Amino acid sequence: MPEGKVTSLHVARRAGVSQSAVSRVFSGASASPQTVIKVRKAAEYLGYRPNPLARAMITGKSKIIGLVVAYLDNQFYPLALERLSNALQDQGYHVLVFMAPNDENAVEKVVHDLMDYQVAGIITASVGMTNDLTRRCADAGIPVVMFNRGQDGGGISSVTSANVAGGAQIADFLAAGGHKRIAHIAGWEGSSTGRDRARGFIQGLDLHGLAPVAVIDGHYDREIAAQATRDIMSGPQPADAIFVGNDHMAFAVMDTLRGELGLSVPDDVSVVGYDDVPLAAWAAYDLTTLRQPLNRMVEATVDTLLGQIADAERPSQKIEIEGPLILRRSARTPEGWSL
Amino acid sequence: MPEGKVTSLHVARRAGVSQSAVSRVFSGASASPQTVIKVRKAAEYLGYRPNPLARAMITGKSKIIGLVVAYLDNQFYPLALERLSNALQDQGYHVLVFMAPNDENAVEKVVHDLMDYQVAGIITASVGMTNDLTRRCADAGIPVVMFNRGQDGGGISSVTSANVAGGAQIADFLAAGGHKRIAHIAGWEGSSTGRDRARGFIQGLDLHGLAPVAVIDGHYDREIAAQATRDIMSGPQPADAIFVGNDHMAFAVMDTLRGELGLSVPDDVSVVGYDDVPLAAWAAYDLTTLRQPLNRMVEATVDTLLGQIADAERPSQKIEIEGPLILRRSARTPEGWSL
DNA sequence: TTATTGAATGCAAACGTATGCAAGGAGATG
DNA sequence: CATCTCCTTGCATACGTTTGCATTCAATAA
Repeated sequence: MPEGKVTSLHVARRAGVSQSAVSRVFSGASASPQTVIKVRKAAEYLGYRPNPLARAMITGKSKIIGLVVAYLDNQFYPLALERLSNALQDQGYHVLVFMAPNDENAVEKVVHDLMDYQVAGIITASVGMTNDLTRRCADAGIPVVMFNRGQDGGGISSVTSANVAGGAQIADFLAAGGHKRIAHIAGWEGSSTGRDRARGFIQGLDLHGLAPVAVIDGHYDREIAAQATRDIMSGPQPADAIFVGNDHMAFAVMDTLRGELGLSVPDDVSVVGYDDVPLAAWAAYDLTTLRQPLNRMVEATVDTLLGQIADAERPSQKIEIEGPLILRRSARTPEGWSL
Repeated sequence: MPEGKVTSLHVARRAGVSQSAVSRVFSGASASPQTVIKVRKAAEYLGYRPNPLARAMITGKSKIIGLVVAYLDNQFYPLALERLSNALQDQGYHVLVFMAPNDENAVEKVVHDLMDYQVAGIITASVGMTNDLTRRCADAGIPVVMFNRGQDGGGISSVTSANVAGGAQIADFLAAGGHKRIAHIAGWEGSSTGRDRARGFIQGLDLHGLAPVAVIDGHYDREIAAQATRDIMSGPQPADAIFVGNDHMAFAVMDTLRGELGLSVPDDVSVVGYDDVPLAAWAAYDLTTLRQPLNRMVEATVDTLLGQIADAERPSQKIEIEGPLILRRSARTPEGWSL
């Protein structure tokens, strides 16, 4: 029946050992079995819990992971956040959220905040100016994993799906469906993810002797994607299929095609997305899309990050995870491809 | 051109003052103008930033707000998270995410984690077992604000929209539209939000001499809401209007009505939601819904929480914010109501 | 001029933990 | 039995702040 703050010193006194012993028991250092038992017992009786802040001050590393994120509109990211946070909580870590600002020099502030909190590691997601930010943090010795985005320069880990292969898969699919005028509304060109998907897609089409009738950067933005759709469909070569760089934009494309232009999906135009967010499975869209295996991506992200935290010398990794094409009804399904 | 950790002591030496003086300058305590200038100058030169963890250890309060959240499927919550985090960042706080577990005794763990991190305050959102959790934290002297959920017992602040009034508004709207067989798929009965909307709605209908043909608890779950829709439409009195307890479920209801049952919305059935998440405005749903004013709710939440943090004696408040009914095309719009 | 006030400042002790170091003790080896 | 080795343990210090207390000093009042 203790009350107030109970510290390692209290536990030590009750267990009849030194404060150091208590510390060692709870930080996993070596201690004799009897000491461990005495300490654990006293700790339980007193309701002792090690103070993570004090611990962080000594070791210089908190059990906090900084999650830098720019926007949460795209359903993919909140879901990732949820899974990441759960996975990290299981490992004794917690997620501190940093909203990434848009203006250049506010990155400065975020970097400082991250270091102030002595975060053990950083995950970036959906953030634009990753280059500066990740580089600076990595230079400061903080492990960084870029989630759903890569970077050419070495030294920084990343976890993505196999975007080039994914783009190619979609090219195969649309070509097999007999589409002739294929357009691509791409993910933001500033993101490796967007570039890779576009590259794989165009290369894939090329293998079938096809070339896209249009490639427009949608900037991961609904409104820009909608405008791109209008442009494509009112041009000299209206598309009969559009591959959209992610589901979030694909929904806007479908809305525009059906609601505004009065076209039928997939009878007039096939639409294919990328991500397979839950919304893609809803009846209103029923979107054919390439699934990013969220669970495995999260798992890989956590593994990589914690690995680098445990061993600072561990080299960075660039992990790519393949995902399947999920066939639904927003795109004509070729003969022989099972829905 | 300093490097590594620079502490208040370094600043003190360079400014020719004591370490205490530096502390006072940065913690806002009194200091002479000259001292302030000397310290600021030295600090800037050295790139000094106060260590928030060390500060938290002394004061017992970190600049961290615990956000307890159960799920992020419903678009309303990620958006709230985004806005809350931004608003708190502006005030020098940061959001530490705690995923609320479903099983009873894991609440224990969350409560302990929250206290371990000496969070300055707590915001709960979308979480079921709020009663235990909030009560325990409030008892421990940590300010708590429940976001989008209320609680009967006093002592705990909450910010919601005017749910009873909102339910009534929707009743008026559907009655004015000439609907005769009105059903309600309610928010989870375990949440004040769900109960209040249902109550306001039923009372509102009553004023028009109407009574719902069915009231089913949808538990804020798509699948349960879909099943409720089937039940309602296959019953003896198929509804000609359904008020759904939030947008998230309303989308499932519309999917079921249109995709599965082949009915037209709003020609066969009017559907009204609650929240006005961005998705509600998308062409595929175009959902008539009662808007929860997210920005104002966030503002009120932050104000209330920081207020209670600044002054522990401040009494708890229960804030209700009214929201407008947003007319779109998922429900028949009565004569004279402008779309 | 002297007494009084009040602000500004430095000193030193916390806060709760981790950890290098030296001492102790048990077991193994010769 | 003596020597060596290795594992435990306690002591003491460090981490970077805040804050109570005592001191200094200038400014005001008498």
